[in-house]
Amino acid sequence: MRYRRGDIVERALGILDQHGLPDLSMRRIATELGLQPSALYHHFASKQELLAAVADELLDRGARAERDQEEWDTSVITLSHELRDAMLAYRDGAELVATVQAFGLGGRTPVTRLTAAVESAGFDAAFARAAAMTVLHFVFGHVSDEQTHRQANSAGAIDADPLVRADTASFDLGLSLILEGIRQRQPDSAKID
Amino acid sequence: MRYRRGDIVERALGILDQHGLPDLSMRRIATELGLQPSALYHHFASKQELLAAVADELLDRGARAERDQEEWDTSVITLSHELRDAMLAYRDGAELVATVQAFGLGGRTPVTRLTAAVESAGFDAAFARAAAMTVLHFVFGHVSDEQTHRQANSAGAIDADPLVRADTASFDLGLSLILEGIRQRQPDSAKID
DNA sequence: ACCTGAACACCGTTCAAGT
DNA sequence: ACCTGAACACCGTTCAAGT
Repeated sequence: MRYRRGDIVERALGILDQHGLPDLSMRRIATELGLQPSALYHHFASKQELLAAVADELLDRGARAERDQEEWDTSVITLSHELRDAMLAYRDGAELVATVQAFGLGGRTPVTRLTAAVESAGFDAAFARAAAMTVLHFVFGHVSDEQTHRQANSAGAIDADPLVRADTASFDLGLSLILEGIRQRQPDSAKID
Repeated sequence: MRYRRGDIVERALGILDQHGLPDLSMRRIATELGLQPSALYHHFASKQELLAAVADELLDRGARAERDQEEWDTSVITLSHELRDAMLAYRDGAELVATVQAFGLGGRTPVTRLTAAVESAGFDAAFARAAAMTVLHFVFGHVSDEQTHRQANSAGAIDADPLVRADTASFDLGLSLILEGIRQRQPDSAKID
């Protein structure tokens, strides 16, 4: 069989969701595709590069179309929830994204969109980027914790639904703290708009 | 030779700092101590447990003594900088702490101390914990980014000092956003104290 | 209590060679 | 362009046995 990058990423996402990040090895991906491990190196220079492509695809699948005419803070909230939902949609999704981030790889789409939302409130580019990174660090960290603790509790017979609701509440609370901090610095001229 | 847990953690910290997290293998630790790899399993049930002990030791070394009689926000700022400095003091320190966190392991000392600081401002325990986690996620994420980009730039002949200063400024900015968000929710009764 | 020796079941990556 | 086959240099973990 002959594959393209997209086919390999697709299969990797399947392994991730069904068996988790520890089982997402080059050899496992190759075997499931009926390939020799070395064949993957025709498509990706390294495992890190492959994982970055998988993480980007995972995040892309959670991204909705641009909705303009929104308040900047509504945009930030929406984008943050899209990121959270995208990572929660796949087993170990947050850990994968964190790993790719630690490599210094991964697409810049999330930070770009968050930065644009903050800039639309009238902030300069440097502040907007720092504020966007603060939101992003919170989102990645919170969702990572959520998935870690959900995995720990999935052994028992605990109903997951109340946990998800509690996680969502603390997610919204943490996010609102950062948003309020940003609002406090908003230039007066922009508040009128 | 006969070793105790502390000796093994000590040697692991040395390998981490000199060779980085990817080289921190059970076999490498054992070899450097003149042991068989299997000997380590007398002291630690798994590599994850060993890494958790290493991360806790790393964070402990950056912790100063309790200083009472401080404003709550000064305490949060000081604790955050101590955590940052502790992770920056060792190569791949932030990535190690993040890995241990993703296992659901690692000591609760940082979150406990941050929560106590926020509670001292008059907040209830649930809010204080959520606020402390928001700070913690920001600190871990920011320092992780710092170390990732510093490693990327250390190949070139760039002077690191201006970068460190810029990182510190954006760290302080992000932290101040969260603190301002917390202040906005402060109960009126507590503001007088 | 602490360690050895040997084994099991894996890894990521390279590279010449095939079609 | 895409893949095979074989090899290299590693992993974490288990377990009987030693002292």
